[in-house]
Amino acid sequence: MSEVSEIQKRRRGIETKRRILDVSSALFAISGYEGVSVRKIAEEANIKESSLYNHFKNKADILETLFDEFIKKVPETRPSLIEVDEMLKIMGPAEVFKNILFFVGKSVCGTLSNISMIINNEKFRNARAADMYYKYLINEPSDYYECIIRKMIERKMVKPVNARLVAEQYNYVSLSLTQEYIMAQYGLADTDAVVGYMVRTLNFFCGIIKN
Amino acid sequence: MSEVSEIQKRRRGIETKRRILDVSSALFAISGYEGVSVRKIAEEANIKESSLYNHFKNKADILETLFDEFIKKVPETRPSLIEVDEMLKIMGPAEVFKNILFFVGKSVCGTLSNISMIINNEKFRNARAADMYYKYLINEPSDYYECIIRKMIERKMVKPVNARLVAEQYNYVSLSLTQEYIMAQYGLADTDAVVGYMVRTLNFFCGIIKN
DNA sequence: GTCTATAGCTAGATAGAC
DNA sequence: GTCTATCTAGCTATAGAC
Repeated sequence: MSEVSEIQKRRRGIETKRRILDVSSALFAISGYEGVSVRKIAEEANIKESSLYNHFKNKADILETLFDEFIKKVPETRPSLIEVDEMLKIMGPAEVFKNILFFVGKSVCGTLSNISMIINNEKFRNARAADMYYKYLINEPSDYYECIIRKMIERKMVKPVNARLVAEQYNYVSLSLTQEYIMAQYGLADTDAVVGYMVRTLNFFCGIIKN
Repeated sequence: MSEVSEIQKRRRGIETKRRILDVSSALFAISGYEGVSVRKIAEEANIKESSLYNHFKNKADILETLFDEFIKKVPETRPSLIEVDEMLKIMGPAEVFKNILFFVGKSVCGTLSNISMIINNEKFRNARAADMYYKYLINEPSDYYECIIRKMIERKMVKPVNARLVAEQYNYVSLSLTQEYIMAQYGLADTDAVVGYMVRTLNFFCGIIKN
């Protein structure tokens, strides 16, 4: 009897922790870390302020946990290179990139994309955010795109361009457009216009590398 | 006698107001609007908190004044189209863009570039910042680059590319790199690496449009 | 215009009952 | 783990003397 209630308590606790993280990521993304109070987070998570401190040491601990989560889950936001290999067998360059964009789009909503926003926003005042910006928003996606363009070059699907350079440039534009996409989700930009522009960008870069 | 001191007082007042604006722009840019207290601004400006309220209605009024200032001075940050016409007579495409980059670089330091950072940072939570982001950081610079590329096309200096598209893509990459440049100024990135990358970007886009 | 003093509020965080 | 109650520190902003 007492064991059951212990288990239930812990279960509820995990759910609460999850809720705090999800709520915090959304609030931090839109209002900035400094612009959000622990009070507000607790309110949105439907608990009292003091209860929050049972799950996290302090406000900064919430942010650290979100960053840890991002690092753990970011590889899932893109199709694996094995999946890309399969795509390359049956699709042209533009189609492959469109599929990747669609795949990324599905994960560009919810907690993970919020954290990506937070990293981009806090990179000027938080050393860890600055590190993560370069590692996970610049270098890693550029590596990914570079690898795919190299595969396309090997298969003679595209011109033998400087794969690294094209990948980096495409990633920089995508980064800005992803931000605009999130703005659109909060009514600060037009979603269709942003999505349309993402496709234009994709076609522009495919135009550059096409045979 | 009393007139002289009145004039001196007003002069000092203007200097103080200027100092408050410069200090605020630097603090807002690096710590975010919410991350900066009026206390901190006053301290950095070497006045007491209460004195600040003689120059500005409140904290938000400082931000509004900075935004007004940005709108007024932003045209000065790029060479005029008349100057560009002169350049086009004696330089190739890459040289022209390098000159513009150098010109912009000179103004990408100090209050004006700080405000550009603030706009980029607050665009998710401040409707006016969102407006200014699209108007002054996306559309206006894209118009400027588009116009220049069109001039180059007219003079048969480059291929008849889609000037608008190239201009927008170049601007998006430049926007991200400008942010990294500011990060470098605060020791969060490597200045030489960023500048080097700006030149690579410039050459990449000139490569796309070159005859 | 600048200051001292302070109002009035909200922030992050803790103690202890249940 | 959750709650009520409370602490201290920090915040924006104002009043009034000089």
